Amino acid sequence: MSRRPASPDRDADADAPGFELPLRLFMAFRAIIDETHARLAAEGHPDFRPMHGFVFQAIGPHGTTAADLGRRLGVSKQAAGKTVGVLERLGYVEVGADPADARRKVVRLTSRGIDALARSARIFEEIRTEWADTLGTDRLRAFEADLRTMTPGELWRLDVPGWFA
Amino acid sequence: MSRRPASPDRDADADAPGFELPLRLFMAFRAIIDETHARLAAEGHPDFRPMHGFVFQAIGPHGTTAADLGRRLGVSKQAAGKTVGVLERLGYVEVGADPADARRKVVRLTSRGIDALARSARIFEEIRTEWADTLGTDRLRAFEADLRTMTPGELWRLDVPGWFA
DNA sequence: AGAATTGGACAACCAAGTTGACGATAACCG
DNA sequence: CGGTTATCGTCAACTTGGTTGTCCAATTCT
Repeated sequence: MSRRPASPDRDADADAPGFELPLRLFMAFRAIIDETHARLAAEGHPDFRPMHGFVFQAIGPHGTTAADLGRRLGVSKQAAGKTVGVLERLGYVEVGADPADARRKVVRLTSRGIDALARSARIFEEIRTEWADTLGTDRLRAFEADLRTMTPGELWRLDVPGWFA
Repeated sequence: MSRRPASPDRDADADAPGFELPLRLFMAFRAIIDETHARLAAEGHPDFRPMHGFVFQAIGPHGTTAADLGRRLGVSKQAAGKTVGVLERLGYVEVGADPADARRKVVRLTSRGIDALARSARIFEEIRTEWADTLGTDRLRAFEADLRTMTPGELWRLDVPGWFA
């Protein structure tokens, strides 16, 4: 992957190995997620896992079913059902019957789930503000614009779980 | 996480939800990795998985042992040993005795492993060139500089496996 | 020499996915 | 209307990639 495979003392401006770009993208993503969940843990949500944010987003404010959740997350309905079971045991979601369709069971966020979602939204904004403080607002805007250029897809493709396989 | 949680028709320039930044970072990372492995598969390495790149990098050109590999990757020596077993069965690494220490078994890349590594390096460079074609060289340089600013850590922290847990 | 550390392997387990099957309910349509 | 088809939830068995704990052999430390 690199012409200088094991020297940690490389100059950052010199010829970087080709995998620096994806690796740094991942490091940045991970840094934000880790920081978010550290703060969430300090605010009363120690069991909130990185994946849960995606699931909460996919559930949405009106609730869904396990099968639909699976479609949105890009996993099987069985896997989605298991995840719902975990989140239910953690008190983040509740499952109720659908009066209009006896097959469906509607998954909804509990007030605790909504609290976690609101806090994570606030924390994400805080972290973005910290990025703006470090880079400058215009640099951050340009950075985000470039990022959108290179990832033209829908932001709402939430099929993140199950990746890395 | 958002004031407009389920509307896919949002304007990209309007008030983005706070999680857009981390999500786009991840999408960009994933796009590069997926593209890399699609091309690798087309060039004779269909079994090469995203995680293997990190492992190969951690093995390095001189080889390592399973225990050391585990330390570099941030996983247990047992997990590293299992991964070595998988890569050995795929023909990417070979395990030999260490004449200087009868406990150690040295893991080395085979020629096939080196081939995969060289190809992935070339593909990463190609993709970076495509980014430069799209964004312009100066924008890409600025983008990478900002990325380094926000991820000051060592590039060589390869403890990516086992994350997302 | 004897004690402490290290490397590798085995077992049992866990978490989060997968596929396949199945019964109950709903929707489609001739 | 009724039969076929599709969907929802669930169960079971399996896969992958981790974990911890235990153990022995080999090396290193004092």
